[in-house]
Amino acid sequence: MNITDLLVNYVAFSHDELNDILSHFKKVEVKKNQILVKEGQVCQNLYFVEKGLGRSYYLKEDGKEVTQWFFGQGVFMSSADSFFNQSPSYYYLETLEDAILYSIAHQDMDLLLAKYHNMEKFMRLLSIDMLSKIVLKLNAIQFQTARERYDYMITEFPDISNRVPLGHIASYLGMTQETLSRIRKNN
Amino acid sequence: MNITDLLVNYVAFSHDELNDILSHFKKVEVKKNQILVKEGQVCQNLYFVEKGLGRSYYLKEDGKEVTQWFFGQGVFMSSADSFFNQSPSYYYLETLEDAILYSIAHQDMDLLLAKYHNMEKFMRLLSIDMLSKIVLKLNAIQFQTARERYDYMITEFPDISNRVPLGHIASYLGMTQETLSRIRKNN
DNA sequence: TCAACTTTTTGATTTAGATCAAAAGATTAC
DNA sequence: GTAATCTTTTGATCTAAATCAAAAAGTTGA
Repeated sequence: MNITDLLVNYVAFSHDELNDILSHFKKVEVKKNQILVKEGQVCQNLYFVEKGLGRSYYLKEDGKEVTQWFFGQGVFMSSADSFFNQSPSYYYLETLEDAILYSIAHQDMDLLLAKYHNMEKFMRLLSIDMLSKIVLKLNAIQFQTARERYDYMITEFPDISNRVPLGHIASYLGMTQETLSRIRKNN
Repeated sequence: MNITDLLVNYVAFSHDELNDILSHFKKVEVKKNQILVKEGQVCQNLYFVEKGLGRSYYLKEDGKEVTQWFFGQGVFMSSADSFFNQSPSYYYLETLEDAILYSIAHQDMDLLLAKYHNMEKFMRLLSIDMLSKIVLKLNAIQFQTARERYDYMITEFPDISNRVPLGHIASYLGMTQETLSRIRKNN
C-alpha cells in the first residue's frame, strides 16, 4: 500500500488534487531506532510509512517505557493530538526498523485542508478510523484477560508481533514482559 | 453551551451556513432511561445533548453492562463508528436523565458534509477531539491503579460522577462496584 | 571468538483487585 | 405507608498478574 492508493481508497480525489497533494510530501529514509518526536516537542510532521515500522511511547515516572501504538506499513504515523493541535506531545515517536517515510509539514497540511474540500474529507475519515481502532484497543485493555489481549494484538498487528522486542508489546498491552513470555509459552 | 455556540467555537461558519446546518437538527425531548440505539442496529442519528445525560454501553457475554462513555451537556452523543460508517453498533445508547437533544440524521449529515467544506472541517476537528479524549481514558485504564482511575474520572466528568449509579461508573473505569465503593469511602 | 550486553524465560512470592455473600440504605410503586 | 426492588456498603476469601530474582538464550562488536 503506497500513499496514493491510501488517498484514493478513502476519497475520489481528482488527478490534479492528487498531484498537488502528493507534491507536499517529502520522501525521507530513516534508520532504525531514530527518534522523530520527543516528549514535550510539537509534532511538526505527519509521516506515511511506506516501509518499516515505528511506535509511539511515553515514559512513566519510574522511567519505564510504555508503548502506545505501533505504526506498520501503509499507515500514517504521528503524535496525532500534537500534530493536529500543534500542542506539546505526550509521546516519543521512533522508528523500530529502517524505514521509508513520506512526510508532510503541519503548515502544508493546513494549506491543503483549506484548499481542498476533499482533503478535509480524507482527514475526517482517517480520524474516524483511528478512533475506531483506539476504541478496539480500549475494550481489549479494559475487560479482557492478559491472554485475550495478546490475541487482540495478534489480530490487529499480525505481522508486527514478531518483529519487535517482547517488552514493547507487553507494555502496549498493559502487562509485564514476564506475563507475556508465559502467555506465549502456553500457546 | 448550545449547539450554535459549539459549532462556531470550532469553525467560523457564515451566517447562511449556520442557518442551513441548524435547520437539519430536530429538537427531541427524551425521558430518562430510554434506549436510543440498540446493539446491532445502525446508528441513524447524531445527537447534541442540550440538557440531560446519556451513556453508551455494551453487554458482556455474562450479561453484565459495561459503560463505554458518558455524554454530558454540550457534547455530541452517538455510537460514533456506527453513525459514521453506517455499520452495526457494538453499543447501546441510552439516556440516564430526562434530556433535550438535537438530532441530525445520517443522510442529512452527509448532505451537509458534501455541501460545506466548513462542515467537513468541523467534523474533522470534532473527531480529533474525541480521539484525544479516548486516548486519555486509555492511558488511565492501561497504567493506573483503581484509585488513580477514579481521579481521572473526577477530572474528566466532574459533574457526572454523582449523578449516575455507582455501577455505571465502576464499569466505565474497568473495576467492580465493590472496589469503587471502597475507594470512595477512603476519601 | 569470546566478552559484554540485551532480551527472554523460569521460579518463588506478593498484592491489588475480583469474586462471593450478605447486610444496610434508598427508591419506587401499589 | 409499607412491601418490593434497586443500589451501595462491608466483610471474607481467592486469583490473575505484578514484583523480585536469577538463569538461559540471543545479539553485537572489538
